[in-house]
Amino acid sequence: MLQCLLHRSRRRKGEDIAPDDCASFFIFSRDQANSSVSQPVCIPHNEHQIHSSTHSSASCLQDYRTYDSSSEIQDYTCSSSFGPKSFECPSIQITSISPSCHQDIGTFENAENNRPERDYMDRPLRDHLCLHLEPSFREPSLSPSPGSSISSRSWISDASSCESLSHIYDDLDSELNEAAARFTLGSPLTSPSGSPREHPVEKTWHVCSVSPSSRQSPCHSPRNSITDENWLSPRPSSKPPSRPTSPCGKRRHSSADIFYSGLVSPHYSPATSPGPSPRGSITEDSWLNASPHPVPSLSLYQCWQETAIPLKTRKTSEDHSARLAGKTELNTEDLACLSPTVDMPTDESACSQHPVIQDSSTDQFLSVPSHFTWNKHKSGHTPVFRTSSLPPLDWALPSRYGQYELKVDVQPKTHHRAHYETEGSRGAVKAVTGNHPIVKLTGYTEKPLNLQMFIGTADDRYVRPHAFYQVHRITGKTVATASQEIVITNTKVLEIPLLPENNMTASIDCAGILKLRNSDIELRKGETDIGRKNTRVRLVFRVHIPQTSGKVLSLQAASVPIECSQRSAQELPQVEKYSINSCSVNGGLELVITGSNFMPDSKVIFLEKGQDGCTHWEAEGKTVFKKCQMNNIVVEIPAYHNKTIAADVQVQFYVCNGKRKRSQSQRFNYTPVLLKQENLEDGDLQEATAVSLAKGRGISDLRMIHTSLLFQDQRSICKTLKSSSPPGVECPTQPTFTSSLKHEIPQISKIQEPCTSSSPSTADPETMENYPVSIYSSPQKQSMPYQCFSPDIPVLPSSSLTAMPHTGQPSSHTHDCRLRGISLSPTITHPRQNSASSHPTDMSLGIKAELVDHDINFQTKDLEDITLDDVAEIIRRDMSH
DNA sequence: CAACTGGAAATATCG
DNA sequence: CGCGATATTTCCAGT
Repeated sequence: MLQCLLHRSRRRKGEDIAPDDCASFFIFSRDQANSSVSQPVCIPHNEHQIHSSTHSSASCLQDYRTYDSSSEIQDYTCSSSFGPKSFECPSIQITSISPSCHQDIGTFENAENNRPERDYMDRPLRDHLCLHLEPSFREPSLSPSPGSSISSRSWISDASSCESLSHIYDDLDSELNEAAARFTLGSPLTSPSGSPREHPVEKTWHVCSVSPSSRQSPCHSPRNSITDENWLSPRPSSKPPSRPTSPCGKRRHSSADIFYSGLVSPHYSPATSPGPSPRGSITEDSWLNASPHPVPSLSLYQCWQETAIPLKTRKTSEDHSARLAGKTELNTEDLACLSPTVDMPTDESACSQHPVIQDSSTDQFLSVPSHFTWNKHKSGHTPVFRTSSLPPLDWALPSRYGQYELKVDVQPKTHHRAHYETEGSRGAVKAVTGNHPIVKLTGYTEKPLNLQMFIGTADDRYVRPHAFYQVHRITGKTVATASQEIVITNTKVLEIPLLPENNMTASIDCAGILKLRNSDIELRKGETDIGRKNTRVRLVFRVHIPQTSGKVLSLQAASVPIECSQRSAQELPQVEKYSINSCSVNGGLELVITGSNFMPDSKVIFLEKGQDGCTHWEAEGKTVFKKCQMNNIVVEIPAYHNKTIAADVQVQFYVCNGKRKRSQSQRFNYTPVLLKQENLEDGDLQEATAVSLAKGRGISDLRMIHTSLLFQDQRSICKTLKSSSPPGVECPTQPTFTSSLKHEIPQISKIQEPCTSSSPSTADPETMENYPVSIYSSPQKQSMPYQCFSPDIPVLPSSSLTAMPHTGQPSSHTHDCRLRGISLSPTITHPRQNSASSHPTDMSLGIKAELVDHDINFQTKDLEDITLDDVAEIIRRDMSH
């Protein structure tokens, strides 16, 4: 076994060892026993560096600070940048990193099976320092995780949400050009995955300085991986306990409930987050202030200890030692974090010149998006970025922009049991068809591109990297798709080539899902999400398309939610979609819920919660048993308790199989009956809408009109639809309200969606279709042609519930999916370059009506609107600013 | 034998 | 603090 020595250095001359000053070292060792092992050891280099990851994404790999490696990490480490051969000798490369310009690639997998990727790894190296690790550094036997699992413990830094500041940097022509090249793959043959070769990129290993004394290498085994606890009280280790000790400061279950309810999200929602959120700007300051500055003499680890301790950990720090006693093995291994970074040639020159905007100390333990970020950048952000600044993974991006569209043509199965690090791989995510998910980029066929994939959240908020799951690269004979792993701010990202010869389509047969232990992640500083019952994920895909301007267009598409826990998959009811998402306060309409694990005694509970998260009202929908089937439940919507509401009231409902076997809550609206009885004619309705819009009324007006739309005589709507759309013709890309309406309200066309839109998907007309999808997917409006939609839904007119072919046919799904009803969807008509300037007056709603299936018998359940709420939400947010 | 899988025991957390 | 119900992790055995 090779050993690497840790090394730390200061980047800045004469400066004290502020956390950010610490040089970052990536230590990797090669475990010969395992052939594919190198133990990455990473210590935060410096804050700048850490931040840099977010600063520049394109050229700069976002870094992750600690990386617990199981065998996988090493994989990439070795092979990707250097190739296995280059690793004959374990080495540590010390790299001075341009603070602002490194996107950190954590690891590249060395997979033996990815020959084509070899070239990919041939990246210019620089400033490498090879060091040996001590034999004890890694215990091969303790590495249960065969795959490329990364121990959760290594994911100490919560960098996932770091916001890139690079977008504010000045352009550098050379940078742009070079960076642009980086996003494409040169020759598919030689570098299917975006070879560095084509990219003027350097991959370097960063060695985080570590206190050599007593850190256990996370690499040892998942169980031994370093956690914040370890940091707090490193001690010589003996043997890891058979089971992880329980983490301190865990959130309570009740919190989880709230979280899931969607009313309160500990994350990304500073406005609603009651508690301190490390990711929120709120805590940043406090952290900064509270954290003692590391003494110059302190090792980086020490620095980390001093400053990077999660609040909750600190609060219960007393417990740590006790727990650690039995839990960790501490030897010479230090925090392992392998993070090869890809540097642009221009990085040093260009990036180093960039002012370091973020406070390094903040960065050290708070890779937390600022409030600003949350509100302005998280979602609906322009997909156009400077080449030097790819969007952070937690930025919501549209799936379509102009001629380009990234789409999940074949969705994965809604259940996939993730594997733990202590387990072997559980294989790649499969599609319903038995094959694998397929992703396609349309509108671009010029050069090979890299398709990035990571595991994202599937809650009711925008898609972001999932803290408790990571993508796991699957290799083997059954895998035909080349791929490689990188790590971007704590998130493993799989890069898969999109080749013109394949019609820019990729079959995702190389992606499994790794589950990280809740206790590990929850202790991570800045982490506010809870793991308990947070078992749904999505596959998130991104592609960065170089533009002639030198900038890059980034698109993102996410899959349907995937339930990853064994138990949940077997027991919990899961709502995939439902027929209608609103009803008058009188109730009475039938709601068809499609999903899985529905039982004969399943109930549908409607409830309303207040700001405080408390349930104010609850009612059970009356099940229409005769219409229920295995994959769907039909209930009669209960009347709302207050019949006199003046505006829509948002409630929730969930399917319940028992006391705690509930599906995730779904959104539902109760609407006033005011306009309902008026039974407006098409013209009236349109006129009303037009007038309202023309007068620039607020959301409430829009909502009222929307309501009226929803409840007007359905036949009228049907008529309207027919008049505006030829039979059987859908025009997803053609935003139209009604022909007459368009004439009457020309303003609509001028409307622009606020960049702060929380519904990035709004840029994707196709996502505005059909039934409301489960709540966790709706906000993003990812294209969701539900493949799993049961073909045998008798309750609805056959035409309205079209079984989705589950063939691997790209692009067939979405179009096969008939659009029903009317859909008002905000569309992004122009990319917003300056999100901050958004203002209600600037924005407009591209309102369209997608009409399909004119022959459908328009029953209430067939009508639906899932977008206006989003519009309202968007505007509300924007106005609140 | 390694990679998957399915099942379930062991251990944790919640109320 | 104990207990039952749940949820999470780890193990085991069969393909």
